[in-house]
Amino acid sequence: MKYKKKGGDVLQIGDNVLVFDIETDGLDTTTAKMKWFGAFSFWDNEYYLFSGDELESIQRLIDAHRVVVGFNSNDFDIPICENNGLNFDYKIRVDLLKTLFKYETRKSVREQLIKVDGKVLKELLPNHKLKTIAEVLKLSVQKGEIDYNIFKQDVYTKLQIKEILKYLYYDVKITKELFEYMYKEFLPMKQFMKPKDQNNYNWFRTSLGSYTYKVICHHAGIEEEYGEHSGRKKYEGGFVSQPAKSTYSGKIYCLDFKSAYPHAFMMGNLYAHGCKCCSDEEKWNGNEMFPVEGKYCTKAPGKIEKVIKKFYNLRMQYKKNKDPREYTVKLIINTMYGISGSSVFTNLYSLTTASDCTLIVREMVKYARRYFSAAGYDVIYTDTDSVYLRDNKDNEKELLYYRDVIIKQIKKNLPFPEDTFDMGVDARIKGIWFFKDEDGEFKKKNYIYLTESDKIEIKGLPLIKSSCSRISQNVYESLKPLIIERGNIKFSREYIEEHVYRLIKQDMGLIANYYKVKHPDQYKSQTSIQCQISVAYGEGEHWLVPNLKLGGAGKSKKYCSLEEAKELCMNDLYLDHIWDTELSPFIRDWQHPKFIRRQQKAKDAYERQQDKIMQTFFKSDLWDSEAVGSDITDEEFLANEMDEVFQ
DNA sequence: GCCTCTCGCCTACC
DNA sequence: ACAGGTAGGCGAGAGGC
Repeated sequence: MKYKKKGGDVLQIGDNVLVFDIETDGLDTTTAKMKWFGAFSFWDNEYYLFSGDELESIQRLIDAHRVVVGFNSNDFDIPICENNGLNFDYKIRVDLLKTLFKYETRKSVREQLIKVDGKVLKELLPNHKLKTIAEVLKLSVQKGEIDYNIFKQDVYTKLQIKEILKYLYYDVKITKELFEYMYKEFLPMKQFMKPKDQNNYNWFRTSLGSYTYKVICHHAGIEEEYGEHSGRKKYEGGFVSQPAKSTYSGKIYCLDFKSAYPHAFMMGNLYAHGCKCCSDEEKWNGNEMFPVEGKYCTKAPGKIEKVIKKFYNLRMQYKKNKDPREYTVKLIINTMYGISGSSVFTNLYSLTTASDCTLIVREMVKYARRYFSAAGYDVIYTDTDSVYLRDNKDNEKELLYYRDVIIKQIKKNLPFPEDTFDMGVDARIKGIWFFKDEDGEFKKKNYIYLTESDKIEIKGLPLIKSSCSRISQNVYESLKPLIIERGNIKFSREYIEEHVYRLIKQDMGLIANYYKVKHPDQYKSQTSIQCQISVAYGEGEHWLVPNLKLGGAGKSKKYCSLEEAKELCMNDLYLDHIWDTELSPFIRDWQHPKFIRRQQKAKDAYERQQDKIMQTFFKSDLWDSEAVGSDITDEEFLANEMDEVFQ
């Protein structure tokens, strides 16, 4: 053993867990030689550092522990250790990287559960290097730097050994701290699992879908069986309405059905489709309001529904007591709908259940739309479980009265109405704006609103996407106070232009877009822009300047690095995206260039047609015949033309 | 060459 | 292998004219 050191402050987890890391002479797991082995034991609170040839001592250390924890250890460290003669059989293997992020599918596993300063870890991580994660989570140690060639040597000087041990020690320490951090984050999830899952760290390392499946099966007393991942059968999801106008002001409310999907499951008894306690005729097969496809037990709430109800009430209680476990329970409830549509989770999977759930909520929202509309409200927009409407009467009491009637009517049409089912006021709004696409239609899932307490909310716009240029973000930041002051989001193009050109002059790099790309091998389409970027600039995150002149990716519109962009002049820059996409929502009277082009085309076609008519007219001797004088008006004709063009 | 369409890919909304 | 669908948007490539 090269080194042993007390661990200092340590999280008391009451388990013999070994956090470890190795240093190798290469990255190929089949050929790499383990040169150094470092570990921290939660059993005796000690750090251990070994050179790679001390196999017996290392094995003794491993054998003394039940759980081994590493970073990317399942795919890297453990295979190499095993190839070098170590044995990890029967160890519970916790891989911190795999717990956060699944590399094969580039899917977050638990990143979305960890929040730092109100932001989800998923959005804060440009890559999944241990160093980056340590920085974002503000762990006490940062990963050191070392020239990896040092690990290719066989003989070391004293100084080199000192350097290596220090490096290895810090790596182990970061891994240990990351484990402690995640342990604290996920611990609330432990208690809802069965003892075996608690014991083998399934509460820590499973995906959220698996976690929910295990918890529900355990609590409902059903078998935990798994099926094939059937080539994803699709069914209809939420209903999204198309906005009718570009802007609304006045007394606007955003109402939403509370826990709509869980309540649809409970009130429709949608998991109780296989019961034998009632005949087919006795089962609920829907009605005019909710024409469901399945047949559901009407005698008693099913066992899964009972579990949902139990967790729903538990969440209310936790919420009242400000208990952090609230979020775990919320997670379980909300994930249930997702897994009901995935065949992997055999005993909760039912396409009928999932699609009847979405059907019920679609019909709820449509009913609310119709009802509010009939009661004299302007229904502005709806998405899945929310309703935006304008109250022209300025009478909240009356509005809430109609809300109550709607809830009552919905409950009347479902076999197991729940008292907790309700519609809440999610936001009070002074003004809301929608935007047109290239066909002149108002877009869904894209809008801005200003609340009564002067908060600006932006939904879906390119401005809030991660790829958005810094320049647009900066311009928006300077517009913000004016928007609040004026209660309007629209500005003249000239006004915004001033900001844009001033900023470009300061720093051309501000127009760059953000890209996060996979390894080229992971792309099906080698010609996709993402793959091109990866080939030219490498896997990972890049800020790339769109331009017409140079760069390693793109054909007509090219992308170059910030470094390469130094050779560009103003005329080379591609600014259309900034104007037509990122900032267009804030420009008064803005129209999509494609829309303008098409309109022009329609107009040209109309004029050509007119010429033709005139020619026929003059050529013919039917000067006063009706055949020439068209019986449709110019406006109608233009409308027909436009239809044709838009079709 | 321009236009339109499909598809892969990414990200946001719920 | 290890939740779901809905929607906007970009850009490459194919095919029509």
